[in-house]
Amino acid sequence: MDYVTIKDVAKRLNLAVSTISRAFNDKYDIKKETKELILKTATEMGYHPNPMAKKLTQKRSFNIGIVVPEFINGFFPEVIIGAQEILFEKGYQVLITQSNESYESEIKNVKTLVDNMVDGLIISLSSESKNTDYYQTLIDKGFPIVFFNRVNSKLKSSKILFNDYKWALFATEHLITQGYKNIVHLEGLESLTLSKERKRGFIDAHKKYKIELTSNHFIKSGFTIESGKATAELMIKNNQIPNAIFASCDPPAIGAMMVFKENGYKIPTDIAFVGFTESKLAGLINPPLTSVMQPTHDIGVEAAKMLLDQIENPHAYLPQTIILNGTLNIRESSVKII
Amino acid sequence: MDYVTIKDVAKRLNLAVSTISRAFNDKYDIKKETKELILKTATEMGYHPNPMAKKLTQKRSFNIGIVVPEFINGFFPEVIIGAQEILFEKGYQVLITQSNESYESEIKNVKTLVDNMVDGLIISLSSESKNTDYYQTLIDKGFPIVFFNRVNSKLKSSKILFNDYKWALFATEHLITQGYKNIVHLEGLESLTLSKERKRGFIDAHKKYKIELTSNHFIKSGFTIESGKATAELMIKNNQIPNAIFASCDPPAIGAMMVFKENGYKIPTDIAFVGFTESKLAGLINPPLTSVMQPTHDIGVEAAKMLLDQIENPHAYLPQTIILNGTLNIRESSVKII
DNA sequence: TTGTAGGCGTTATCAA
DNA sequence: TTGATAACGCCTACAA
Repeated sequence: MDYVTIKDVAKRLNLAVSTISRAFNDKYDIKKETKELILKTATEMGYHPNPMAKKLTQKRSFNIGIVVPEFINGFFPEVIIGAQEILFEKGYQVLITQSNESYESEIKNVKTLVDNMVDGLIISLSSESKNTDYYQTLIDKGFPIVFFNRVNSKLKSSKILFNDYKWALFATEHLITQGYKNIVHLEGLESLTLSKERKRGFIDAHKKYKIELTSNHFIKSGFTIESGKATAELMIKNNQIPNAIFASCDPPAIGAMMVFKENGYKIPTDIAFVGFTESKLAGLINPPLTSVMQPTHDIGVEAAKMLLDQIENPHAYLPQTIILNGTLNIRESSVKII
Repeated sequence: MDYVTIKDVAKRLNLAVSTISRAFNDKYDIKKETKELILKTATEMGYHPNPMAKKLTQKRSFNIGIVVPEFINGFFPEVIIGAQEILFEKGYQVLITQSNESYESEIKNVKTLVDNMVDGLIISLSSESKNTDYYQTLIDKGFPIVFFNRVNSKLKSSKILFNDYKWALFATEHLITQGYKNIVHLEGLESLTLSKERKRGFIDAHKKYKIELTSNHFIKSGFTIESGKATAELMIKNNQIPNAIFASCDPPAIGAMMVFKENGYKIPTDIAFVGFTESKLAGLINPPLTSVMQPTHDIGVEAAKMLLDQIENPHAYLPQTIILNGTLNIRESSVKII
């Protein structure tokens, strides 16, 4: 790849490089005609400023990095699309990176992005990420970062959150008022704040209705369909079948539901299900799964807006937290016991 | 953000910058002790070579750009993960970009990536992309690019393809041998080679069994669930219900199936379904959808390998095409009419 | 084995 | 209004 440089254009027109540069950055004085001439011949020659050099001098890239733990499940892609809409509008380009739930590649990704001088970062932590020192250092240096969804409570930074506690409480309450009293919670990974919050909501709903909970009501599960299947198989093997299952997210709920169905259990009569973080699947499976829907698109939009705010007001900026609301989409998997 | 530079380290140690540089690029002669000293103090000082400057001199970034039209449907994410595995192994970082099926932002993405000096590109075209001049220019300049899935036949470049024709033929043949004779094809977007190939397979299967086709057997549909729903609603309204539907991809098949189910049609007795490019959904919906499964992970792996080959042998490189095979996953939605 | 100095493609300051 | 030139942070002949 041979690049046409500013020098080539300068030579061709018998002008100084600085004049060419001026033509491309209209903040300087330059005669209208020369500017037009430069722009014209420049495009003819296929010239186009080298962003690498630009970044080197300006320490600024107009690129935003987004780091997500995975993007198989629809949730993160939707958030990204929301963020992109805002960012593109403001002339920023988005570089997306996925860490595959690995702390190591997450940090690697972040470093690459920072090295490439992205102007800011939108991050959702991997399930492995416990050590957040690197992020804190970055934040302390004044690097613009917004975290969303998977955050770490220790981190002093801007965050876009979902009210996991509240909606987990609602979702559990829904099951209870539908007549399900023996409900098992499939817990998410402990390292994530959202798992703790959802668990807390589950517990407080039981407190509210004065229903006792024992350790048997909690099963640690991942966030994959497979983990849900494994859990269900174990339940059936041990013959410990609850009235209902409230899962920390949709995939394990779906996995468990599949296994119970295969084993002849009727849903929701024999066992009811409620998931969390609605995936497209929820409405399509049989029976359709009741689930808490998060405003994915808006999460992206708000994260992007907050980040831009931070970039544009580097000094006056204080960490903020925005908490968004969702919806409980009630479907067949959790209707009333007749 | 203040960066520690090579000069800071040089000053601190009373050495020349070139010596510091050498310590970080072990291809030069340098005394072992000095090197160790440099590396030690450098990390202490938090120094770390500025990739921007490095790129500027070396014209090389060890970054690979991936451009996909969307990543809501699972297909592209899986491909990306496959590619990342290979690329990470070889020390490359991956920058992902999605064009949201828009030609304009696709080109914008590609340009940003090229400007950022990615060493190569893995691309799947958006459904809008008809004009491929920009890509051809890039290829002619010797820029390493591998296309996959959504390609343009005019483009003289390396490609990873799926044998759409063959598997569309198989899939259609499966429907025919199961007893379905009046099959409607939900066509994909015309601009894509894969749509044409799948249609061709559909047609040739009919030829093989000497079944006549009329224009009524073809309905242009998109690749969304919504488009499938709309199509089904129209069919029901016009009371033109075929024995079976072969869709160019899963989402329209799923959408159509949902509408037919809601309207009391029994699947597959009243109407059977076969999809293409298996999404996770296929096996989870009711009834499970027969679909052609593509080796998503391998597509990514092969694309990455081919790209690396191209990067490492810039001169001796000739455009190649690899065609991968799939599987027809036969499920309930298309079983034999009894 | 280490140092000097020019160059990568820009921008920005100072002169002209 | 334009030109010359020093940065930006690094690499790499070439010299020492």
